[in-house]
Amino acid sequence: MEEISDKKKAILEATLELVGEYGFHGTPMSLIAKESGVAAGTIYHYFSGKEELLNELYLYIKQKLVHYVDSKIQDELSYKEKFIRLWIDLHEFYSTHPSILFFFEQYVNSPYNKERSPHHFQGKFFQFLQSGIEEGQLKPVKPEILLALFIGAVMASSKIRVFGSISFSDEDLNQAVEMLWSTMALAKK
Amino acid sequence: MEEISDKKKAILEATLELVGEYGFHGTPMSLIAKESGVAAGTIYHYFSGKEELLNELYLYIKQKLVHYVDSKIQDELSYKEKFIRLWIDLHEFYSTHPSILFFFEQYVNSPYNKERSPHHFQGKFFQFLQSGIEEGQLKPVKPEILLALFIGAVMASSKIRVFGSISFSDEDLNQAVEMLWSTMALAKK
DNA sequence: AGGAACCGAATGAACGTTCGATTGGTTGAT
DNA sequence: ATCAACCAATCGAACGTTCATTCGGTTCCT
Repeated sequence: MEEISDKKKAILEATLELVGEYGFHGTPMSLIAKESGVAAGTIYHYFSGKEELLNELYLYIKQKLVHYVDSKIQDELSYKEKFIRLWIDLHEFYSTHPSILFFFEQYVNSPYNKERSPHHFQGKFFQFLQSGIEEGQLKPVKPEILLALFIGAVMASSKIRVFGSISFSDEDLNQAVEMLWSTMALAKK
Repeated sequence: MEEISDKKKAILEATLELVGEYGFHGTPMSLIAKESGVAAGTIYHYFSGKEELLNELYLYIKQKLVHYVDSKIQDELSYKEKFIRLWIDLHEFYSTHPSILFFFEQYVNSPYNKERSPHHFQGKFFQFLQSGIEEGQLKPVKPEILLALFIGAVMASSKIRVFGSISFSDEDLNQAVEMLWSTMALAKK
């Protein structure tokens, strides 16, 4: 893992919370400084400006998420079990970290986002779906289609859960993933 | 339909394009004024401020979308056909109106959004899914689950298509909807 | 005439960034 | 061991710019 100084981490962490709550506007550098217990000038010791701060925050969190996903995939489970676990855990991750959910959604759809591609493309995640096709576990369609179905359901259900006051029970979620699995899995002959 | 003056419509339309391209920041009132061929002061004749302008723009576009969806549902088609058409058309709508896609995603996840609920809840759309359950066309699960699967796939695939340089063929999309339908539909006994 | 629509320069506040000063720790020569 | 030199880290007041908003005036329509 990278060696990030405490101050730097505090700045990133504070920015995440603030942007999640107040949006990109609504969070001036002065607020970030106050909230992270740092002087305004100090931020510029670690980041060249607000834009770089936001970009680094994005990378910082994306890395966290990628590690999280990777750790879930390494298990000694069947493909289906990994599939289910991955979906449930991803949903859980976003639902319990709403500020990450908001930050991501705001960042990805903003001009700050240089790569202009959803973060879910990278890492072993997309690869996991691709290998599922190759191994004959998933239907042989464009992997991006599977990605859209899978991640779309994760994001949408997380948002519904966090935004709205609807609560999903474990059973609800299991129903959802099982349905997803049956949509995407290649039926056994 | 509302009677919206030409100037007002021009302001809304310009704001949509600019926010879609430059984000909420990045689009000062002065730019909106220039782009819509109106003096800065004039904007304040129609809107009390930037916030109200953004809020009205959201309502304005949501209404467009709701009308669009409603018009698709009224057809003399079977439930399944409506389901398919609706998904395809929604995908098409977002894919061919990227500025609407961006604006929505930015707005919904920003503090401007008072209602704090995805816009897809309203209108006949959610109702369409609910009635599908009641009529025995769709599986009897929480309608929000069906919504998440359905709209999640629409949004995610639109984003992949618009952001990334991946192009989906008609066949790709049909595969996706058919897959969705087969999971969500109640199997005939 | 009178009011609504419209204009755009002027205003003032908010904000990102800069900078000169201060602290703290490390190095290396004495 | 001591201290001088040095640099990174930190501070926060001050600066300059950007931007939303205002307002006094002009045009257009009735």
